[in-house]
Amino acid sequence: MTTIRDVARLAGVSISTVSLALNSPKRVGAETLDRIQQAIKSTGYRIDPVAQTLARGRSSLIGFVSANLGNMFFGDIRREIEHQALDHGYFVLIADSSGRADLERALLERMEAQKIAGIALATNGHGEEYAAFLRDFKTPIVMFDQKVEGAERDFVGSDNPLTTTILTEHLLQLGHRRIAFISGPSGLHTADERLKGFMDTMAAAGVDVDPSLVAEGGYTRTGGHTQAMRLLTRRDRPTAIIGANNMMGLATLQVMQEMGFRCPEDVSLAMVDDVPWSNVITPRITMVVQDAQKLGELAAQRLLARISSPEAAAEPPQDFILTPKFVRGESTRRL
Amino acid sequence: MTTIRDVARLAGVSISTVSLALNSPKRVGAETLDRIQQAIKSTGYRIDPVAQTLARGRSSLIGFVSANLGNMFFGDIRREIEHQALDHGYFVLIADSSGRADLERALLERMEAQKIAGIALATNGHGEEYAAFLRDFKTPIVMFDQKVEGAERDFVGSDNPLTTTILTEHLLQLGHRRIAFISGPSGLHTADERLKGFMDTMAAAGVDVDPSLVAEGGYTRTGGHTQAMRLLTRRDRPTAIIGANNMMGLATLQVMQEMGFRCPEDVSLAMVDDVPWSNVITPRITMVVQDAQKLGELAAQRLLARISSPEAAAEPPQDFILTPKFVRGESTRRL
DNA sequence: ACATCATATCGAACCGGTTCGGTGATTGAT
DNA sequence: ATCAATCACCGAACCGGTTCGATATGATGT
Repeated sequence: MTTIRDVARLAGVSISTVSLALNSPKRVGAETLDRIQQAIKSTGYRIDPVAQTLARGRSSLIGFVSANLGNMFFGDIRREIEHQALDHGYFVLIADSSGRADLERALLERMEAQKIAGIALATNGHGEEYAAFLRDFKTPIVMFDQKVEGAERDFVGSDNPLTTTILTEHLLQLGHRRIAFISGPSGLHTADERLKGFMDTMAAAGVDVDPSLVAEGGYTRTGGHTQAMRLLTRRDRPTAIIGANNMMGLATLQVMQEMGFRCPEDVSLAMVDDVPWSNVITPRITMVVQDAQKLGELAAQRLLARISSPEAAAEPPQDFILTPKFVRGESTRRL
Repeated sequence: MTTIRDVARLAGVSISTVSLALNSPKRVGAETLDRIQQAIKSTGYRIDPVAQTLARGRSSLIGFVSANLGNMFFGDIRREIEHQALDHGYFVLIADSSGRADLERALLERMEAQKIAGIALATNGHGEEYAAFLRDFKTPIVMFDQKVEGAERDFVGSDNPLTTTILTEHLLQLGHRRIAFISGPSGLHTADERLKGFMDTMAAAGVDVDPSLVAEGGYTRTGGHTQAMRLLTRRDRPTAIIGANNMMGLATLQVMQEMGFRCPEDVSLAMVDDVPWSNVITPRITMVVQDAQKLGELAAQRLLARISSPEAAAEPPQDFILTPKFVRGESTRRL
């Protein structure tokens, strides 16, 4: 392994000059710079990122933490962030928090120990205590999808109340009144907002919500499965079900198929977020989709800016809210 | 930030003793050890992994490189590896090679510069030159899915010829003779083996293969789409199609739906590998599935063993071949 | 011609650990 | 009682960079 000292010796300069030449070439004399570059070529010198990290106190890694990388919504975001990170010379450290706030916290702290340059985080924590933790974290963080009030961090997400507002209005227009809602984990930002979008829209339309039709599916496949089972085995079952995310929506469809309900003839279904092969799923599900790619793009840009530019780092935290899109399928019918 | 020197000062010992206490506690006197541990508690000292990496020449990161993390086959493997890695104190550095061997090579080299402890690799390179590159790589590598002859590395994968042999025999038994095969990128290990499984089985059954029914779909969704389109618009179209992986299989189903073919009434379909929501896709596709979780588990175990135990590191490379499982769906019918 | 200032380069300290050779004290064998 | 081996611990070099204050040189202004 050739080091910066080898290069310095070969070029006949000091190691600090080589370091200078590497980091701010304009500050080195033209001829000297040339000799150094020659030396680098001929020795095949490659800078050691670990030593650099130790000396600088900051690595060229960025972290990506979310629950459920298996959900392609997060997968798409990850892809986009990784792509931009690599373009800027950063590697991506991935960790799946499995939706557990304590694990997430441990992961963030371990990443910080690695002197990670920045973190893109879809948090699972909430509450003032957690907000304080995030606020005081020294490493730049860009939060996406899940916002935490009081964290005072950049945030990139979607208009969550709107997602379910759109779906609810759609179902109301089709004549549905007994609409069930399978919600995400309460306390979680998107879950609360989506639930609120549903409740508010129902209220605005003057339709009473049967509380027993509002179920907590935890954003998971199994949670959705359980709740859909419960909802569909009732005597007075709903005429339509909204899944607050893709996993629970599809789990509901699965339950319908297992139990012999036809969709949308027997029960209508709508959900938030797409999945990769939804266009070969019968029926095509009516959904509201977030632009995951755009979201990842924005998060990555924001994070990289904060990391590399002191001005951007000084800016106050900012929210970027994307507008979700309605995609009508064939899983909802007029009553 | 408190360092090892602070701990040493507080405990009244030298820093090398603290280091000793941290790494091999048995080699330190009981009472001294106690004082050091007290000092660690009271200062809240956390070891700096970066400094450790620099000094040791090896980090606590392991790399995961594959094409297409979007394909949940790789996603499942990633999850498993990440899980085990975290348990053992390692973080996972993820990089998607997008199927490009040159990019993959650059990624591996960058990972090596990070002094990464080991790499789990689903390679996209092939040929003697690439095998030599992999063979001479100094960092431990466990290859999975894609094997490269001559790389002399541990390998964890499936019996690939068997995957398509099973599917082909299934279709033959149902009376199909004009069977089309949408293959992966030629040169790639799994692609070649799966194609071979098909060709050999057809030959063994004494059925001629129409070469124009064998198409190269590059393992991608778009590739599969294109080839399926081509195959299905022919006058003498096949009675059945095999997709050599999930993406191409589903793309074929999509084309059928777009073109108004019914599956399996008009054309039968079978594929290798599952996708997450296949049970809500109509028709349920007949497939041969690999045990991705088991595969990831084995790869992780092997890699971690090689990293942490000198004995394991010295063992000759070994192949672990899993047997894929046939899952009959409703996408194939008797002619 | 002299003070001023910018430019190019260097030396040394530093980042926070690991590791190895060595020292003094203790233990065990003879 | 003597010598060797073992044990507990220390000092210093090292991993490979960055950074800042210092120095020398040359250009600029008057």
